[in-house]
Amino acid sequence: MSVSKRFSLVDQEKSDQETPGVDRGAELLAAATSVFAQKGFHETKVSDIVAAAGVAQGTFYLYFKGKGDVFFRLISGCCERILDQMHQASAIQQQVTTAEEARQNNVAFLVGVFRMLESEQSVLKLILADPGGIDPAIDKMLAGLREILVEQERQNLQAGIDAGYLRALNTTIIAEAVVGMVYHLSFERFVRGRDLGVDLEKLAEEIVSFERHGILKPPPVK
Amino acid sequence: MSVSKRFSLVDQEKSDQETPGVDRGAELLAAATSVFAQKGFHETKVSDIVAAAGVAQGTFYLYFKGKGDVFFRLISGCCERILDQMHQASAIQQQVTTAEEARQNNVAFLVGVFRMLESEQSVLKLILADPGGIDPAIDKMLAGLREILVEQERQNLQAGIDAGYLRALNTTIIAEAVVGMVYHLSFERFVRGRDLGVDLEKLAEEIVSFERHGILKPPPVK
Amino acid sequence: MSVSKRFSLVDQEKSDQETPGVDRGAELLAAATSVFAQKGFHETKVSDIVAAAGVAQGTFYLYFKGKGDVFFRLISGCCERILDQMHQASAIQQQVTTAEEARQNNVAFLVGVFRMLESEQSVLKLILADPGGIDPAIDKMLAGLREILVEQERQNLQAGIDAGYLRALNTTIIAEAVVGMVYHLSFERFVRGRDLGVDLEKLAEEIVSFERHGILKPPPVK
Amino acid sequence: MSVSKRFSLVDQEKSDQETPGVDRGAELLAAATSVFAQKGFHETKVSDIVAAAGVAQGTFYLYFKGKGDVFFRLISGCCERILDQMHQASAIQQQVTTAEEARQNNVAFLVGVFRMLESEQSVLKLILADPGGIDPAIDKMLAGLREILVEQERQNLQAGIDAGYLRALNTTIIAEAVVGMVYHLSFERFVRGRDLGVDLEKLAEEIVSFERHGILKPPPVK
DNA sequence: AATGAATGAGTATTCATTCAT
DNA sequence: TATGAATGAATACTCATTCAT
Repeated sequence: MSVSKRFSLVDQEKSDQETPGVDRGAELLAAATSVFAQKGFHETKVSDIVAAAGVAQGTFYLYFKGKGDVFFRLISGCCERILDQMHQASAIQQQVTTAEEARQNNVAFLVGVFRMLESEQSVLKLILADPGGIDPAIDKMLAGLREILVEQERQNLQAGIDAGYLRALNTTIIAEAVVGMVYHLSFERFVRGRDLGVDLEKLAEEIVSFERHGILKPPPVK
Repeated sequence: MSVSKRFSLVDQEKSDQETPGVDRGAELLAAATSVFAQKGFHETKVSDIVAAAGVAQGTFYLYFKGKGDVFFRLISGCCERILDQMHQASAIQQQVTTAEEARQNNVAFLVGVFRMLESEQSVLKLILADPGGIDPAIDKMLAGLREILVEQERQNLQAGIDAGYLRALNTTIIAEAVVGMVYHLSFERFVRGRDLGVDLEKLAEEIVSFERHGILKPPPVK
Repeated sequence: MSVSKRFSLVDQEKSDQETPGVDRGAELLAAATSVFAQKGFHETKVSDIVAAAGVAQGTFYLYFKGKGDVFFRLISGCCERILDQMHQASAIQQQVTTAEEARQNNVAFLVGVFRMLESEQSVLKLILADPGGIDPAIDKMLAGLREILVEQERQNLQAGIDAGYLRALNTTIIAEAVVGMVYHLSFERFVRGRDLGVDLEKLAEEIVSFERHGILKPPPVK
Repeated sequence: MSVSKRFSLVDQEKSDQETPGVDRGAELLAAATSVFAQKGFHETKVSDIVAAAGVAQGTFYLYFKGKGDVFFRLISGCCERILDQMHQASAIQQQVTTAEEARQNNVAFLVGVFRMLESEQSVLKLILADPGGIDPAIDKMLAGLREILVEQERQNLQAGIDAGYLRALNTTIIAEAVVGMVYHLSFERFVRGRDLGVDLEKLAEEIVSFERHGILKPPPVK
């Protein structure tokens, strides 16, 4: 079968036979994401998921080991995508030199992060409102994600200090603080759905501005 | 208990039959706090709580409507204490005039907040890792608490802008950001137990400094 | 309570308060025995047992860890009783001297064994038709029981050989053979309910006679 | 198999597309025997059997009505072979005249039985540890097999009594006893794998000797 | 004949809550 | 008040069987 397929130049399978266009596993994962986002882990029954996916109970267990398994795959998939995007975005950030460039880059980076989180809305809800205790592996993964983000921010800060354009601050604390801000604002915006009166770009600019200059009015320059 | 009873010459309590002065409700609430903090809401069984309190299963229902009820009272009690402390602390903050006084006040306020949160550690865990979906009333309460804190911060910022010592910033966003920072750092410190390398005072100073001046090195003053 | 009870000379509890005459655990065990005997382990549902006992599903789990647990207790209880009875019966057997006494003792012992097994009918069915694979602990216990019985028989045979009234035979094999006979006849009689046309005493006599003299007609004594 | 195909000059099978001469049904039955012997009926999943046979789940149902069906065919096949062998063996037994010939014949017969059971080891396990309750038809068949064996033994005994070389014994009981011995020893040897310290011939001789003379030392012949 | 994805009935077990004592 | 035995609704998961391809 696969041989004949390999050498045939035409008639490339109409519908791939085995899977006539549908991927039950993906369907179930999508259904699960939606239901989990609506009801949370504990209130979600496997029967809810299969009902949403339009398949029988048993089908679920062909693709997942159990309720915890779907949840784990959901979270881990999202975490991976977040880290991927993060790496891509920060790769760009490294190549700047001037302060204004840095600012613009910060803004662009933050906008990128926000856009990505926006696209992960439903899983984000589950990640940020991490109940804990569902699966130690999930807790570890989320803690790991947070640590990576914080550490990346810390290194950025340290690089700025070394480069001389950031003041001597406690990078550990400030990195945590910055990540805290972003987590919180993302939660408000994407999970609770509050738009905070501005679009994503303006939001990012305001955050970056705050991060860079603080809240005090600058002393009048003569 | 039995000792004091044996040797007491007078009838100390009207009803010293079963409860010689102890408040079963408070005992149960304390036991519940401890167990919830350890295992989270869903993993905690009513049987765990009564076992920790040393009473019978049925006794629990003499003091609480159910598992959700204890949890609610736990959270709401803590929220009330937080708001109380917050009000007391901010009352003081209003009476300052100079910028340096304001800074010191901010630090003192934040230290006060941290100390209080420290004393609420066990419940804080439950509040910050808001599971959601347990009880709409709890969600509303926690959302309300957050809103109050944000609104207070927003008003403070607005007052600073009006008074002329804060720059024109989006108070809505920055208030959220500030609360996010504090939430996150509190979570790291009190729930996850990371000391971040500094004591509470230093932590507060670093935060306030960041909040006020941002991360950029100030331009050299001539 | 226990104090007042200890010292009160009269009014010894009408119905012992806590347990007004009923022992749910025992009731459930009895119900389980009956249902298991009828349907076997795998065909017996916990719901059958609780229905037979007239209690709710949950009640079952107050007294047993699960379906396997009741079964184990059933079997192990019966095994213990069998061994107890066996020990008592064989204690008597040791004290004989003449061959005829030995014969009578053998018969009496066998009758005792049969009577006991008769009283354990329902569990016997489960023991003899040991499905295996339900619980390794049960398999081990039943294997152990069989080994004890065989070993006891083997020692009896050896004693007879040493004493000179038994011929030199392979005690290991014959002990197994004897236990096999008894197992099989017990199964036929008590599990399958065939009376084999004789009462228990006659059955025992026939067995003992066979065991002692075999099937051959003795050579005519001149 | 594949060898014969490779070198065959003619088209041996009409449909050598998928099944080049193999009997899927037999393959499945063999696989089932192996798995059932290892795990027992209830612990064996159809998926285990098809995995062992290397075919798809659905293929199983082309050859068997269901899980119970394979089991039944397994047992019934074995029972038939046992009865066949039994008949052949006993046919020979009928033609003897002297007592010593009879003894030798008994031994030879028993050895034959043991050898056959040895070759049926895996199914024997399932037959002897008759779970009961799987399928009434199986229970009936096994009961029938046992009855046939017992009845045959009973007739042998009766013939011996009639011929005058066996003493007057209760043929019903002794036949059961003898079958019980053989069942039990076969179980120990072939199912539990204990060799009892002797080879099959010696085992048979010991059994026959016991059966004929019992355990008592014969009175000294003058 | 062969496949294997899909099915869904069947069941053990948990645990919040009640209530007679 | 306090007890704790009893309740039973609720649910995850298994696996024999089917059937479209």
